[in-house]
Amino acid sequence: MARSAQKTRASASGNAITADLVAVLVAVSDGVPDIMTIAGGSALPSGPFEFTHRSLQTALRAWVEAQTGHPLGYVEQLYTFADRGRSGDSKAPHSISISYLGLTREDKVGEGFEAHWHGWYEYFPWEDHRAGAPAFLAKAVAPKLRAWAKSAPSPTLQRERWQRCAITFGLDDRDWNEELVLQRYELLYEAGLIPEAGRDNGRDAPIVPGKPMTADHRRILATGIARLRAKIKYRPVVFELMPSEFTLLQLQRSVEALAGRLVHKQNFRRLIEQQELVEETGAIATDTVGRPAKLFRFRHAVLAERAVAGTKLPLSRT
Amino acid sequence: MARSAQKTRASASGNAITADLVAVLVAVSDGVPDIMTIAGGSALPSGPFEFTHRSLQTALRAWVEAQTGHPLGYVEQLYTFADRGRSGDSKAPHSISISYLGLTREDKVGEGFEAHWHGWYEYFPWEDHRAGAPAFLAKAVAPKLRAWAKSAPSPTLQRERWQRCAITFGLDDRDWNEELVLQRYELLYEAGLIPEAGRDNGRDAPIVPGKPMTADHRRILATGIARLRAKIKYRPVVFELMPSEFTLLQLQRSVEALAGRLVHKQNFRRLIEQQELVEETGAIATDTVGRPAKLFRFRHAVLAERAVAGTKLPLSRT
DNA sequence: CATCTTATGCTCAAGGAGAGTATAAATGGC
DNA sequence: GCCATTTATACTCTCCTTGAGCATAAGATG
Repeated sequence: MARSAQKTRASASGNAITADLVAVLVAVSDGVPDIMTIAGGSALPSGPFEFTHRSLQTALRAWVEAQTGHPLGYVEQLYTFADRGRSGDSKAPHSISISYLGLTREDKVGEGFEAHWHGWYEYFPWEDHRAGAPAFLAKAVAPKLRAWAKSAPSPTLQRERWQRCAITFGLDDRDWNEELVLQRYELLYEAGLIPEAGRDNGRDAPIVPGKPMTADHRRILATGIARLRAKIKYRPVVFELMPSEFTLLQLQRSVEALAGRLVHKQNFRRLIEQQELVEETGAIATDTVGRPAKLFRFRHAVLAERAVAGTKLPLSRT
Repeated sequence: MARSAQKTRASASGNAITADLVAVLVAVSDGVPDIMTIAGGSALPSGPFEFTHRSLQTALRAWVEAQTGHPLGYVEQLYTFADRGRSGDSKAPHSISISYLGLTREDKVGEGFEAHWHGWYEYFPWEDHRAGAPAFLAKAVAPKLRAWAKSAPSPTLQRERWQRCAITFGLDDRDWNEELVLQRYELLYEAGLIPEAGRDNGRDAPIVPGKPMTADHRRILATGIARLRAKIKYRPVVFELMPSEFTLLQLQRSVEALAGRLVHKQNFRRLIEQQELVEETGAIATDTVGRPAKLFRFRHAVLAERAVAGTKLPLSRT
């Protein structure tokens, strides 16, 4: 007992570090998924964790509200990062980043805050496949990835690298998997195709379009997008992003905005309705082109069940 | 810009805290899912994080090997906890717990280590439904939960509480959902039915069977079990727990041990085989009752694909 | 050889998912 | 008012998956 138990208790001694909380705060407006940013769009809202707060979430909420004037609604933890060499500024004191995903209805940012919504595809243009795969993927990215794969030391490694590229980016006739946001980002990083990679290892030439961010914030954002894309398929979280009343098409557009791909309209409605997630308000959409649509509201009553039992969204092509 | 940017940068200043790494290390032997423990089975392997390590995972591996003599294989991060009032000893310096799930083939613990494998159902007896729902659930737990629900201030709250109980524990003819491990633990905690709750709020009478653990280690364990139960259904992680050669029944028993419920044998085989996750070794199981079974090995070749494309396991009744 | 136990092959029915057709209800231009 | 256009909504059809059960094979044991 002696040895291990003592080591366990050693946690009470020194070894102080600092921990930052980082928020990926998402909203959707008119088919654009937005994230809250500070510092001119180059960083996510964040701040140090202190034990004056009761919990991590409490601390996060306080920080985000202070920085953006925007209250947090739905929140879930994403991941805790601490790798060295990813900080951008390697002389800075080491710190852990505890990241969270938050969902809100979009709102104007209050006066006096240097916080802005930015479309997340500004940071990940290769992730938007609603109008088909972006042309620059095949034209520019794929060849660079192939070159990177070829640059591996052995033929076996070359093949493995290329297989990885093909799977994550849906090349060689594979399907595009919209959930692999983080894997794609990490791959581009490894291949040195984004500015963040150069910062850390001295390489140059950002080759792939897309706005970079401070430190590893873009990686955290990728983690958040991936989580959200996975989650909307089996939990009714989209509704956190919707106004209180909406048409089924608006709901569909929001899902498509998040997923970065289109959905079969009729099947989408079938699924939503048969799961009894929504109910008609009785009202009908005004200000509309074409036949006006019924307005729906989310049935909060099902939350207890569905939050646990699950939900399904159809996510296919066309 | 001034205001928010300064706040962000404040992270570089003081606010030091400590962070512990905690491991849920899982193995399976003969239909028993085991976890590695220290301190006589009352704690999970853990230790402080220091920045001398390159990453969180590196630090975790070092700690676990030092405490248990057991090297870590597959590892994934679980969750970062920091709620106050869950520490068991509220005068201890506050600390963050970063928890990980590790999978390994079971092995003897080396000499000189106070580490032991314990079946995880010792800590969560209500989670094992392989022989049907444990009798004490309906006989003892359900009435206590109903009493707790009734003790809510308003009729609405009473109904909500009971609905929550019924959903998470599969009462009132609902299906048992084996993934809700954490929710069930939290519910029992809230209802004051487990010793850990008494430690924190002065209540008494542990009423539900199951071994408690130090601090919030049992909560972390619940998180790990829940994650693993969810994950085996769509990622080929079970194989991390299997010996290099195994029969399909052994594989099935391992899945059942983890899921805590039985599986339809023929359908299980159908799924495993059609996904090409395994291949015959050519050998045949000896030391067997009944017709001898073919031995299989995991096809590592599919890892790259399946790690991403997903896998399916049938988890039903009977 | 009868019986027990496990392995393995096959069939069937119900439900779900992907995709397409058809019709309804608005708007704007002429 | 009529037509083209746009969106909403109702159905249908087919294929695949999943849950479940039946039947047979191949060993061990007494």
